[in-house]
Amino acid sequence: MQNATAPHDEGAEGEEGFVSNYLLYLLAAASEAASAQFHAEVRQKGLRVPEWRVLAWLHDRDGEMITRLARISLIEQSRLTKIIIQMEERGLVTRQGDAQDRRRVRVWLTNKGRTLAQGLVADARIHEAQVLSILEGGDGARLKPALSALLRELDPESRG
Amino acid sequence: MQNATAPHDEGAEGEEGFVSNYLLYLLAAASEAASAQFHAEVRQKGLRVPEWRVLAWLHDRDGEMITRLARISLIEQSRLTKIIIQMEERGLVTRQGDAQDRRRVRVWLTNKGRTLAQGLVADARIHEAQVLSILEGGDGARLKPALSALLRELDPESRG
DNA sequence: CCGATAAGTATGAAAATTCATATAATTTCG
DNA sequence: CGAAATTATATGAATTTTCATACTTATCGG
Repeated sequence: MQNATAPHDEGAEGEEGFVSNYLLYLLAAASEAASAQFHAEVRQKGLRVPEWRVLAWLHDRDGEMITRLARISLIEQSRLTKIIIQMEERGLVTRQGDAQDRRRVRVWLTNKGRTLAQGLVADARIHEAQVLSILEGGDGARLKPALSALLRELDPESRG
Repeated sequence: MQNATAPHDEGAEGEEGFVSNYLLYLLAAASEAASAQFHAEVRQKGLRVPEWRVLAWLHDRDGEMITRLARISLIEQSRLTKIIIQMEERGLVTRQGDAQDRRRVRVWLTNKGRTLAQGLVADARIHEAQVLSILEGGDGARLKPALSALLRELDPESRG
């Protein structure tokens, strides 16, 4: 039935349309599609996605300050402040003012937070391998390098 | 000064950490970074990003129903309903019940909406070319095909 | 050293998004 | 056929997120 009321066809026959091959769409859609399953797992463990991102970064490097953690975790600063406070209340992290620069607040994993983070990182590795296995052959091997390069060029500060 | 209170280093020296080479992070971060500039442009023209996505899809194919438009535009259904109502109030689209299946609501661009969409699509093409030019050489050529393939495998329904 | 500017974080109101569910129409199939 | 299940959209309350800005501490220029 899906062709019964075939909506108006903009372009010619073979035309695929703009969006479905538009880089920004492909990036957003691929990100969503690739993440959906794992993010569902994250939520089942009682975390929101931004919280998982914070845990993952702290797993890599503990004691980051709020602003930088926000930048690398793709979270707006004032929101991260709120999230960190909630995570502290749940016993996942602690906040400590930086002695050198008392404007800064550094965030550290608690043991509980670290255990959770380690478990999730392990899951994430497994899930990542599954997703990458989809692309075995052709383009798979170059996807991560290409994304890294793009990121490096577009947002030099993000790592560095 | 950034090393004065060098945060605890989790891994070994050469170790880059988990997240910065994690596929789901690279996808999300690259998507954000690549989109940031253009999305700012969109907002300057008085649209939110989801509204732009809807316009772009309708530009390609007018008269989509709400549910499908939501799926392909990466917007949750009840939210899209609200957005479409607002866009209708702004004179960008019109809604029409489908005669064949009266549960469905199909969305059509108005002339105003179409003009806006065409302008934005033109801008998007230019911006996309700029972003892709960053990757000239190496990996650039295969990025879009790789993302398409990933998408196709992960979410077969989204097109087709 | 002082005033001005900048950097880092927090806060609250406003806006948005999500979630569960209501409502309505269609399809399935015994 | 007709009850049950399914599909499509809308709605409202609750939660999340954004935005502007306050507040504190640090840095810079003279």
